[in-house]
Amino acid sequence: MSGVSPRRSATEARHTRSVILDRGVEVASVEGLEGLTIGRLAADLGMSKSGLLGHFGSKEVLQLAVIDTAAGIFGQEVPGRVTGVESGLPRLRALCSAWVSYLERGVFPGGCFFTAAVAEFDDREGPVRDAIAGMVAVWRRDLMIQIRLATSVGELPADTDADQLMFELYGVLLSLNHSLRLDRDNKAGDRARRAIARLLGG
Amino acid sequence: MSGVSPRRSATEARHTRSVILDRGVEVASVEGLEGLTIGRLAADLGMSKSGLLGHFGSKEVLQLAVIDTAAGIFGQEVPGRVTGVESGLPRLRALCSAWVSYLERGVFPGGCFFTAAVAEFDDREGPVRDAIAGMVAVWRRDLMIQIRLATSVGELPADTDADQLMFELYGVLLSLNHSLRLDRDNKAGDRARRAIARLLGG
DNA sequence: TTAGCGTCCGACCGATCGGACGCTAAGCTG
DNA sequence: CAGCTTAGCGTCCGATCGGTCGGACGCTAA
Repeated sequence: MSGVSPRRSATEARHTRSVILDRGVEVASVEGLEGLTIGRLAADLGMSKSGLLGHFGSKEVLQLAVIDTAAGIFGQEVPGRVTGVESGLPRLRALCSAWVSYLERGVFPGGCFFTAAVAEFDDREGPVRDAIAGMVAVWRRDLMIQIRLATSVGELPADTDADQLMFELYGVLLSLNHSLRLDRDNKAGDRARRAIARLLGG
Repeated sequence: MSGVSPRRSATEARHTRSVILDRGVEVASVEGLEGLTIGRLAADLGMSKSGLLGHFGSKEVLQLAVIDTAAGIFGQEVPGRVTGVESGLPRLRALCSAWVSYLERGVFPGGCFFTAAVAEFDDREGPVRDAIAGMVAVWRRDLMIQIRLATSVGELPADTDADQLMFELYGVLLSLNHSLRLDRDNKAGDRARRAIARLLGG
């Protein structure tokens, strides 16, 4: 029943590492990045603590690698699903739609990985908080680019306040995550779509 | 340097209990309800673990008492600030305004206590999650009552979808908390006020 | 064939966790 | 005064935390 077959080659080591990270992302999205403990994760994968820690060296490095893996999954499940959509408002709409879908599908078993990570680390300092903040900043920048583009070509009103729109769009998605996780409200997705449609001139 | 004077009367015991809870709320809003540990909290207050635990019996009971205390503070800092405001839209506006102010003033050192608690416990089960969900439900019900009232007397459009409005209002406040905690963005309060004004027919 | 490297394990470390237990000492009641 | 209640303390416990260390094993290059 071991999740990791006991091979020892270098290529299999890379595989082991990715297995650790995939499972680590799942656990961290539910238990939090601090609740992700080395011993439990190792037992979960049928390996020893030291064998697991050998790939990273410290819990903090593991956390940073998990954040990176989660960012990769997010990038693949949200912006990765709208490749080919033309820039500006169509792309902005598609990104938001994929964002809603990502939460509805429950890509991470504990809801939005980064929302949970922000809530956990926003009061701390250090590389982990910086990494989380960086990922959020990148994603918001992607959206801001489309907002500004859509505004500049007239797809959104010329007096659109990009920061204000970003603030409100983000709120809709935070509210969606909140409703899905706390209330298990399956009508929340439709509400989010309605709110987005209104914000983007639906 | 002890935070709790070593008196032994029953009335002072109640005082000790409230000192524990006040500090517990502060710690929990930053470190989380699970990160609130009995030993550290006791050392923080200059008392022993067993002396502290004697007031509650278990960590879970302490967590529930902390949640209750936090709810009391919220009730005093948000709805408690709008007593006397007439029902309907004026009261709804005042509640939202107080809600924004509560986040801007940083009533809890770690941001909104309940937002953090929801993020931490939304995937678990048990009395702690239930207590958090209950507090959020009560607060939303308070707002919903004002939304429905405002709609029925024509202060809001007759076709107002109360659940939809609630969803979007909550999103604005979640986005505000997010911006304040992660970005330390002091312009977020104004953005929240603008968004609320638009939602409530500013 | 063998030396070296990298992966992984088992054992172990000090620290800290939640919690149990018995005790002291002070206030209340008779 | 005696006797009961109880706030709070000191000590101890098993479990678990992150992390270290030596060694076993297999692959690869010489």
